[in-house]
Amino acid sequence: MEREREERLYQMQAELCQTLADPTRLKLLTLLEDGPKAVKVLVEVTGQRQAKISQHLGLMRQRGVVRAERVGNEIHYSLTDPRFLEACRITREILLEQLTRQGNLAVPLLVEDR
Amino acid sequence: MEREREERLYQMQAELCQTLADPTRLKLLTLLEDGPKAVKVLVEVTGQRQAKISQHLGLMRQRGVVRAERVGNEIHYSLTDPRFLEACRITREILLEQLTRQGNLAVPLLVEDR
DNA sequence: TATTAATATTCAGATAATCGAATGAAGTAA
DNA sequence: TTACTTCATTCGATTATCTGAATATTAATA
Repeated sequence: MEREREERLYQMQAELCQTLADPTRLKLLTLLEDGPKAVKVLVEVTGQRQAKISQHLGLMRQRGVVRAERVGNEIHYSLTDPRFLEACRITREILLEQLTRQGNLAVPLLVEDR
Repeated sequence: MEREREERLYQMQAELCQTLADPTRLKLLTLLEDGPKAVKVLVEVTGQRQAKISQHLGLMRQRGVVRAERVGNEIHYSLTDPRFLEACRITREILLEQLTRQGNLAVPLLVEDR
């Protein structure tokens, strides 16, 4: 009973990680940091095909990471929870450190973004 | 140049998320919270097949999430960075809230583990 | 050296994810 | 209604991932 619940949680957590396990989706997530954005805008900023962006947004919405709201002709996407970015920030921090530590010292000392 | 670097970082981050996107691996990660553990122990505790555990550990090591150290007959695995668990804790927190919010109110009010 | 315990690797089958291309649907404005 | 803009979905091909089964490797021990 308690064990089963734990398993389910690990399963959900894995699914969430899977949802974040794509560079385009991570970028979209980051772009939503400052508030809702129309698909159109996200397409422009990322420079990727509209269908692709819609697919990724659809997946994220389905997984509860993002929510959609119709505004006239457009559909605006936003984060369901700002803490997703907090988790991303931590992993990014680790990766940046790994980068600078692992011989990539030619790079002019990365400043933490944000 | 700067753009390319950003792309590379998103790529790395996606790879890291992918590395965490498996319930068995998440469980292993959590089990390593209190320090290094032999594969044997991890096999016992998870109740999964040895080959499977080794495969997952191998993948995580390859991706730099855990490290391996030989101790006599055994090989002890440990986290390379405790902050991985911090990121996991955040996502788990979100998921638990979602669970309790989304009608799963029959459950006796989950206490945050840890 | 032979054996055993602990761990890793390889292989094959099944399942899932990604992407582009094409098309569909819904709202707006003429 | 027609045309246009914005967004979503479906399909098919490619590629990746997960797992069990079998086997290999490495170190300790007899």
